Amino acid sequence: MQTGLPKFHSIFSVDCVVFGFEDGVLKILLVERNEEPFNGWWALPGFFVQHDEGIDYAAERILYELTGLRDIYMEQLYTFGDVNRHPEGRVITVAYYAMIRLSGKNELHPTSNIVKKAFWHPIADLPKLGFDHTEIFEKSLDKIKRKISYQPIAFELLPEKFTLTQLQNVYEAILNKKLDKRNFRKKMLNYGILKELDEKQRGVSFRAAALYKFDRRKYAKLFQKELSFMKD
Amino acid sequence: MQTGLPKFHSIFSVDCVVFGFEDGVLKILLVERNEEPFNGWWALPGFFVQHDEGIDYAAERILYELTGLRDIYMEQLYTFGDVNRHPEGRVITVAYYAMIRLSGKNELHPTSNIVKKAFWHPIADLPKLGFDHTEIFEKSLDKIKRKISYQPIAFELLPEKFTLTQLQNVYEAILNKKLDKRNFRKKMLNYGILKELDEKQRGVSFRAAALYKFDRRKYAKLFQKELSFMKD
DNA sequence: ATATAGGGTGTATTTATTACACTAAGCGAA
DNA sequence: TTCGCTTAGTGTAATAAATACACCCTATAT
Repeated sequence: MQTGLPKFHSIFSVDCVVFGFEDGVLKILLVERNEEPFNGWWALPGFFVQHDEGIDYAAERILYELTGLRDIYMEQLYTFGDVNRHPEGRVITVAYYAMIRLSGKNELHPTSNIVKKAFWHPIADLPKLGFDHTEIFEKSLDKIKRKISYQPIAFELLPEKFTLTQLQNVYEAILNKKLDKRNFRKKMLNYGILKELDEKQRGVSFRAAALYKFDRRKYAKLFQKELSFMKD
Repeated sequence: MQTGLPKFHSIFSVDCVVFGFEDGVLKILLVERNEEPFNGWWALPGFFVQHDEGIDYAAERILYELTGLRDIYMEQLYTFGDVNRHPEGRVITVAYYAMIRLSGKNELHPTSNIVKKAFWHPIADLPKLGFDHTEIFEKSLDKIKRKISYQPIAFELLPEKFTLTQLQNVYEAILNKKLDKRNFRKKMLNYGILKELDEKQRGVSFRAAALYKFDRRKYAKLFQKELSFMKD
């Protein structure tokens, strides 16, 4: 084995930018580190990839170990490979971004002791993060800003049943700008990928809004792969 | 050094999909391998990243060693990390895509003996490639198909001075469909990012077309970062 | 001079995008 | 029960962008 392979080996890791939407605000998941380097600092959840696991699998495993989250939407973002990005040696990291429905009490249970805790933090005022994690976060935000305009990723942040206003709030939070309510609804409903339910919001102290769900089947049929959401 | 780093190390490599445009056809650069595995096969130019070099730098170095090409447009594409993608061991590869102006006699001079030769091959009928390189190529093509609609990458494939028809041919080759001549020209000129030169094509046996060049300065001014080319 | 091959041009139609403001419904408090 | 509050829900006109479409022009070669 490894006949022609070189002698210099390196280490690689995975880091995850996990987006959640709560209180009308876009948040990401941070951990408080419990190890050098950057012990006590906040950082993205991330760890080393094992020799015998694929990187996509590693991303899922690491996210689970550091936060208790699993089975969520996740895509590879970019690979960061500067020689000096890790203070203790050459570590190349493959960054992933992920999205999750935050339904009230999403408890975060790290099962690994390499972090003290995991918590959600609004993206608006992120603190300084360890490593090059601020750069990784910024790249992931750019990515979803673009992606939300041609792939139905906004739904990953919402509960199964949602109102049009909630959906609009997700778009506004990601694009970081206000959208016109009438135009937004007209456009969104025109795509024909939402199913209106015979059900209304409950427990609100004002007029209850109609609930919708994303119709994956219609989406797949109408647009082989993508559509052009929210051009600007 | 390497205090808290794990003991299992891995190997990573870089593979490049280099696009060129010649005879109205989109081509990529292949090498004929001179080493196991896949000795004698055709593959993308790629090799191992050194322990002390950044991956972007490694991509440039490897491309130069395997083809003699340098200083060309190059962007990271995606990282392929399946456990078994390399038959001789765990090798994670970071793929890059690149674009180059093919001006008549672009001679390819590998300076490394890990390849027998390098050559251009039309993307229309690519042969079977070693490793997972076919998958890497397909992903890169998807990427540039999307990217050409919002970033001025088509110009990277053309000489400094080009005609509108040549530009249209690049779009058609990448998008793999015919475009309307009048609409294409109207749209392209409207962006205001082309400078018409006081010069015409020479050496053609028919009416000479006007030459244009891409005006990077105007582009940067008008659109902070991008525009919306060729929506469909 | 004429044949050839690609260069270059305009308009009408359709579709998408934008801007914009009021009434409706449900709940809670008085 | 009424009133006030808060969010839901709705339409149209104007503008801009995308599309479909066919002929004459011009340089060269023969």
